[in-house]
Amino acid sequence: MSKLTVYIADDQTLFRKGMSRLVKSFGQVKEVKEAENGKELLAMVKEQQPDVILMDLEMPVMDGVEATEKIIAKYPDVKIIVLSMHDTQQHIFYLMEIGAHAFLLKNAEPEEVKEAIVSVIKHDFYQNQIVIEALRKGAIDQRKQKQVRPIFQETAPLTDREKEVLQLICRELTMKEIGDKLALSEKTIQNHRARIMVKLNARNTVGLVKYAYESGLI
Amino acid sequence: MSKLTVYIADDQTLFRKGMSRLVKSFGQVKEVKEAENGKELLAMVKEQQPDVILMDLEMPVMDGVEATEKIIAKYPDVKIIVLSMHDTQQHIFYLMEIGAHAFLLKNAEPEEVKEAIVSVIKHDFYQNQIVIEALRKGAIDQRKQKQVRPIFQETAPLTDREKEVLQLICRELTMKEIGDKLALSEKTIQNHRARIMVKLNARNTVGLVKYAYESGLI
DNA sequence: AATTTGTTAGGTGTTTTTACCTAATGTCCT
DNA sequence: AGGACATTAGGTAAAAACACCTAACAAATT
Repeated sequence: MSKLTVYIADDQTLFRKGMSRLVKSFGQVKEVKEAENGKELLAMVKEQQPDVILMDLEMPVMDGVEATEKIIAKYPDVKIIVLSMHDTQQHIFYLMEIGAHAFLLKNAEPEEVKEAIVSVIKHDFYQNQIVIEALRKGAIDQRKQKQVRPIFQETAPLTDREKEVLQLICRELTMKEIGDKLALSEKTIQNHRARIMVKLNARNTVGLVKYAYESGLI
Repeated sequence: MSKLTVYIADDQTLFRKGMSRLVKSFGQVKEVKEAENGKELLAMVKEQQPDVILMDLEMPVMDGVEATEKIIAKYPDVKIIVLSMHDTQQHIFYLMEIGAHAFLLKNAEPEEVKEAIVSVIKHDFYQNQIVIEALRKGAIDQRKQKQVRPIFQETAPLTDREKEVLQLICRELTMKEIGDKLALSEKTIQNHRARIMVKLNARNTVGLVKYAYESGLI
């Protein structure tokens, strides 16, 4: 394996510099460059394509998800290792789907980063426990979606006002707070809520939030 | 100035290791040790007092605020440089009040960390723009209201039982129904629910369902 | 041996939701 | 002109959620 070029994208300077030193200490690495957001990274990749990118997700201007999508579309040979703080399975699954090559938590060991770099170059992918979990969960979710394809045609659609109220409910506001926000009586909001519940055949708040998610309202 | 001992407390392994390398590259530093939370740090300090601690705020088990308070009370000679992601002035002011010696953002330059270390050893304090701003703001706020001790402890993940209860909540069951289903008291379920709400920082049912969706629990 | 953590369960009281009513507007449609 | 519907608002009352406690017990950890 010839010596590698690695780019690091992260908004925290100290993390970036620290990672930079770590990566430079890996024998296989020839050059390391840094970007502090997705946009900057994209400009750098346009100039010169690295072998591997260590990509943070939380970044201003352009986040890691958007940057990953764009880079994979334009430069399919660049391997992307996503670094994240949290392991929300949904996100991991999404990133894997759009073609990220590895997924590491920020509290991984430096050794694991090294392994991941070697693996994405050699095998195009680095599989660890986090990824396996996410794929399993994702596969189950997909299967569920196919099975439980609900029919919404019968349910009366929500009116604009009702949608508005439902959205505010989904922001964890009480009826009173929503009334204040919309300059309406608390009673009116309660009334709207009751109608929504009937229309959606919901037993309680949970049913409302679930509908909002599944209908794409939030 | 004789050679210094520096401890680094941060829950993210990669950040910690990277910082460790950075700090070791500073000429004045002799020894660097790492802790992954406040509790571990406290144990290490008890064994041997360092000259300087680089302290992250967001940590599980014991956060940086609590650790700073305890260390300053017991070991007044140890200098503490707080590293944080966000520059919420109230928090900075609070930390300065309890005796932290410097406050840096995680997107500071490595050079600034070096300067801060030198300064806290020499002058007991490192003053930068962030601190000046916070002191100014804090002085104003103090007259308005009492200071509140900020909490940076990361939300503990849900236990198995809590996950189980949350999943049943997301099936639109009431606490009573969940109690019957699991052969437990309704009170116990209410108790679980309350704990979950605290952990997830939810105001009501909505917050629970949203977490369940976003974490892939449903 | 002592401490912490998870799980269980209860008490007490307030707030919010939920159910089931009535009823006054205004708009749109046929 | 009359009817259907959306929007507003109110009353009453029960059910559920939410807050803030105490406390016991087992398992794991220090």
